[in-house]
Parts: sequence; structure tokens; C-alpha cells
Amino acid sequence: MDTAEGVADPRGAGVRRRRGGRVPTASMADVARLAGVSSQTVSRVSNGYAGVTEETRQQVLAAMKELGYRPNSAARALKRGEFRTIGVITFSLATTGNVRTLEAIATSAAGEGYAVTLLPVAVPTQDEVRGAFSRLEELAVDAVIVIMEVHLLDAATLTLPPHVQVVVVDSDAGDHYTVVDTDQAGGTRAAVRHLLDLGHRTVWHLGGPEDSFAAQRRTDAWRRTLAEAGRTVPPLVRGDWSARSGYLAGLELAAREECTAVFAANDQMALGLMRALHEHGRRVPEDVSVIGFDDIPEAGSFLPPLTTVHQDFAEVGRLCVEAVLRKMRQDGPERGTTLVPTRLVTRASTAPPPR
Amino acid sequence: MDTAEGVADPRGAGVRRRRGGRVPTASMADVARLAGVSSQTVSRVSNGYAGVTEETRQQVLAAMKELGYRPNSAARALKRGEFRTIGVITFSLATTGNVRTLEAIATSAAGEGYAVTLLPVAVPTQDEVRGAFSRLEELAVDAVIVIMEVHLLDAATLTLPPHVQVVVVDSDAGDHYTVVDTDQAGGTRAAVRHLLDLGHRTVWHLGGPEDSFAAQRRTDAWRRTLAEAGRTVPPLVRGDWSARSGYLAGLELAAREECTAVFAANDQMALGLMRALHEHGRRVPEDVSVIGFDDIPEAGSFLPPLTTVHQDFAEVGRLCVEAVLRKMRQDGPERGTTLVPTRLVTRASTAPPPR
DNA sequence: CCACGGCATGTTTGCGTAAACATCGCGCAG
DNA sequence: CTGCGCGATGTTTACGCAAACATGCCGTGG
Repeated sequence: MDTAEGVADPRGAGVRRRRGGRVPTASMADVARLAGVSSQTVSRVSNGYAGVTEETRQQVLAAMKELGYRPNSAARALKRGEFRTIGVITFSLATTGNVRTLEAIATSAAGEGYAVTLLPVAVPTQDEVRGAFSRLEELAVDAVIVIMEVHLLDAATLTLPPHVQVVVVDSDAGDHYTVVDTDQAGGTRAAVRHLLDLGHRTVWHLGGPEDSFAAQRRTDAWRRTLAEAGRTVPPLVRGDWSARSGYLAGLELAAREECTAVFAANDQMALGLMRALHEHGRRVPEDVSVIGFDDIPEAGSFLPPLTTVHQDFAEVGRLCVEAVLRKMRQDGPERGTTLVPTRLVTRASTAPPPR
Repeated sequence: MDTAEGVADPRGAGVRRRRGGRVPTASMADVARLAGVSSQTVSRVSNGYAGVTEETRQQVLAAMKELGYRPNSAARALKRGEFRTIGVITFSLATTGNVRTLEAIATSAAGEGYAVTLLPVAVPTQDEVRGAFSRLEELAVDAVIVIMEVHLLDAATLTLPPHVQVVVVDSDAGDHYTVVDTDQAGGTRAAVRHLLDLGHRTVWHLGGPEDSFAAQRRTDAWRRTLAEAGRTVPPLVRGDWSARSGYLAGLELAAREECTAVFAANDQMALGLMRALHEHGRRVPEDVSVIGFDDIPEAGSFLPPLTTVHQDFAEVGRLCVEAVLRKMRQDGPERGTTLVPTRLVTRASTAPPPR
């Protein structure tokens, strides 16, 4: 029982195959002919318009079914001038945050009747991004969301082609574009204050890579919070988000007796950090408190379970879609940044400092 | 300097705006007019055809640039009969495997000049899948890849509409569809044998959820491998892929003195399992060996670093794209399963059993 | 009894592109 | 000097759909 066979070809003996031997699909005209109506009536049925007799409607539906008719989205898009598709540019799906955000975007978009087209950019240079944009423009896309967690390598700010509705996640381009982001500063402040409130004299920081906006903000907020509290700011240690880099950085920190509390810029690095501390006989949380950022699903199963800052990725995704659709419909050059609040999740990895 | 002006507008003084105040975009005709050539010549330049004088070409390019011309993908798709887009149906982006596969698909597809449209399906009932398919068909998509890690809830096998080129990841529908999958059995065998070779009398198994194909295969292969080696098959313990479920299952296993080796169906569950063992004073690997599956990036940073079965998701994604494009182009109803080999990564969580 | 309104349906047209076919002009062979 | 061939460019047309407009039919009120 294969796909196309046995259907009386109303166009006569024409085989009607495109290059490559594609299976021909039924058009509205085919359906119209079979149902004995005009193609416009088929269109009306297809789009659920009123003003079609129930009897006619049934005939058309029957014909559609018989021919396996599917509206041709290219033609429809051409006529309507929109694709109901949102493009998403992302530099990597390796980080939890990006993936969760993407998933939320896809779900929200689906709820609005939009699909999501993915466009991965290998290297985040401005040229690459621009290239991605031209590809997207030639693609079937009405608007674009850029999930950007890394600085553009060759330019301080993001410059993009006009005529495209853009919403950016996790950037500092709020004065040029619409930006939706987690409240990095608020989350960081909560984390650092939590440790200070437990009695630690200061808080060390295992920061993310230099080229990441999110990392930069967390580091800035860490410094600011300590400064506001009048504490000394220990030297910054950097990782690259990976657990491995957290481990390496942890080797350094484990050697420092005076380090009793560490704020890691994400949970993976916190994981590696804790391993290094463990290997060097420094217990968590008795000797050293560790706090993370993100609240990945596994964080509660680390050894010990990790206190961390929970990010609401679903909300970020939802807001992105909302913002981009709003921009699309109103064509308003709306700018500014929307912040999504975080929540501190207290688990076993933080405790008062040793006496 | 707007796009359509000074042009004899057959519809009268129409401003040529679509509903919603969309910015009108330049068409080939606009470019042609400005460049003083025919639209066909613009088309030729746009598609890089030979047979256009360099001089003409430059004029056209200049005109394109001035008008900010972008080919209209809807029209192009309508004419060409293809979108150069692959749809991906996925039930969840929560698991590492799905995400990594998706990323690889997107990258491979981009390499072939194809984009990827994402279609998340909330609940994996057959109706939902079929619904996703109809949406996809109405969408701008030439072929579909289904990343399916969960059984359909209301049917044993996957039934899908005709006329669509489909490749399925991680399924048992190889006799009906083209399937690409990790060699679950091979990986499992390697894991179990590794533990047996270390001297363990048998291997316990922390399986994945019942409704997952992958989990089922790993469980089957575990049983088979033990049987082949003439070992007793301990009772199966199940989790749901999450670290938390691994922890809960671990509480059970930790109580069993005779359990010296556990094969967890994924790394997250292994993580939770190790936490439970730790809490009950059973050391890994001295008292109990633990092996995982997937080799997530963090696996090397667990306490202790996890021995696990490495999956080559990139290869899976690549093969999917390759297969689906091949099917598309040849229209061959090619079936069967392609297996991607795994690799055992030995780290610190496995050792000979205690004497 | 006819006109008019309203509803179901049909016809025309154009969206932007590119294949197929038509034309034009130039250079070179005869 | 003429004609032929070929390369460069123009013209026509169709892709499938749906808005805009046209038609035809019915019933009702004057």
C-alpha cells in the first residue's frame, strides 16, 4: 500500500512529476474538480470560512480526503505574506540555558501557531551572525530571536540588517534591541548575600568565560554586592562553564585555607569545584560552602546537593515569543530589557563557615 | 527612497502595504526596473547563473543592494517545489541525547543548505504525533525526522501519513521506516562485560522508564549479556532517567550487600545512584562499581568520575540528515536500521569487586 | 408580480519567482 | 558581403492559493 496510486488523474495522462521524481501532490484545483465545485470554494472550506453549505462542505472534505490534499504552504505564505515561523539563531546547544530557553520558545511559539526554525551559528563572529541572518531572510521566517550568550568576537555591539524583527536573549544590547534576560544581578546578589548572611567573611567567585555576557554580569554583580557589604573582593578565578574547568579552578581554591565560600557562575563548574575540594580533603559544606547558578535538574543530586540560583527559562522563552510577536504585529521599534526574576534554592552545599 | 513608487500601479494609487503595516520589500521586478534589465536577468544573477555579462551583473547587484533586495522564499519555494527545510519532531528537549542529536541534525542540515524547523509535541500520543505531522505538512518542510525516545502511548507502532519522507531516531520501527540509532545493545554489552571482566559475579541494572525504546533495549541487552555469560540475572530496578529517580533506586540497592556492580541506563541516574550509595557508606568503586550510559560532559567530574558508554550523537544526527536527504532525492522507500557504534569510557567508578 | 437584498458560489487576478521559449545582435566562415 | 550560430537578454507562463469582485438564485415586501 504505497503512497500515490489508483487516483484518477483529472489532468489526463499527464504524469506531472517534478524533477527528482517527487510525488505529485493534489492542489486545490484537483480537489475542486473532484468535488465539482470551484477552487475558491475549496479554499473557503480549507480555511473554515462561513458561507458554505454543509452539503458542499462535506463534498469538498470528501474530495480532500480522497486525494490526500494538503494546502501548499509556499503558496499560502506567498499569498498571505507570512510564514508563521520564527527563526532562532543560537551559538550553541551545549549549555543548559540555551536549550531550555529554546524549548520554551518552541513551546510558546507552537501555542501561538508559530513554528520555530533553528539556525545554528558555528563561530559567533559578526560576519557569521550576519550570514545567518541572510540565510534566515531567505528562509521562511517572519521574525528572529537571537539566543546569544557570547560576545561577538569582532564587535562590541550587535549590528543587524534592518526590516527584521529581533529579540535578543542574554545580551547587553538593550538600548538597541528588545532584550529578554534572566535577572543575573539579582540572582547573584541573592547568592552572595546568602553566603554572607551565613557568616562568611567574604565570597570567592568562580566566574564564567570572559566572552559571555551572562558570566560578565554575574561577575560584576558579585563584585558590587561584596563592595556594598564592605567586604574585601578576593581574586577572580575563571572557568569556561564546563565541569572540567571548575575542577581545575577548584584545585587552586582548595589550596587556599582562607576560602570558605565560593559562588560558581554555573552548576557544572560548581560540580567540578566540589570534586576538587573533595579530593583535597576540604569538606562541603563544613569547610567550604559552594553555591551554583542555573539549578540544572541534577543539582539536587550532587554530592552534596547543591544550593543554587534557579533560573526560569520557560518564562524567558515565553517572553521572547511574546515580545517578538508584539513587535511583528505592531511593527513598533520597541527597545529595552525585560528581566526575569530568579529564585534561590537552598540545599546542602552551603552552611556557616568553620569556627 | 521607497520600493514601489513611480511604478505604474495597476491597482491605482495603492500604497502597497500589507495588513499590519508590514514594510514592503523589494521584488525582482523592482530591482529589474532600477537596473534597467528584465526580471529574468535579475533572477539569473540572483541564482548565480552563467551567461550574464559582468557589467550587467554589477548593475543588478548594485540595484539589489540599493533596494535591500532579498529573494522571497515563499515564491521561490512555490516555484521550485521545495523549501530546503527539514522538520524535526521531538517529544522533549529535556534529555541530553535528544538535544545533542538535534544539534547535530541542525549542523549537518546547515552544511547541506537545509534549515531545521522544530516541532515539539507535548504528549506523545499517536494523535499528537499525527497532529504534529499535519502541522508540519502545512509548514514549510520537505522532510521529517522524528526523534522519538518514548513509546507512543496508544499504539505499539508508529503510523504516519503518506507522502512524507521520514527518518526515525531511536525506535524499533526499522521494518517500517528508516531508523538511525545508537547501538544500544553493543554499548550495553560492553558495559556489562567490562564489569564481569573485572571479576564481578553479576551486574545489577538501574533501567530507564518502561515507555522508552532506548531503555527497553538496554535492559534487554543487559539480560541477554548476563544470560550468555551464564550469570544470574538480578531483579530489575527502574528509574525515569532523572538523577532523583536514580537516588531513590539507589536507596534500595545500597541495602543489598550482594550488589557490587550496577549498570545504570544513563549518567544522570548513575549520579543519583552514587549519591545514595555514598550516603549509605558504600564506597564507589571500592564496594560497588557503577557504570553509566551517554557520557554527558559532566560525567568525568562526578564523584568519582564515571565510567560510562559514550554515544556519538553527532554521528547519529549526521546520518539522520544524510538518510532523509537521500530518501527525499531518490524517493526510495528505503527501510531498515542504521546503528551507530558506542565506545566504553573507563574512569574511576569501576573496579574489581571487594574480596 | 416584480424588485431588491442577501447568501452561496464562481471567475479573475496577482503574489514573486524561474523554467521555457523567443529575440536580438555580433562575429566569423563561406 | 551574407548568413549562420551562439551568447546575452527579454517575454511568457505557471506554480497554488485567496482576496476582490461577479454572478445567479432564492425569498420577501411593496
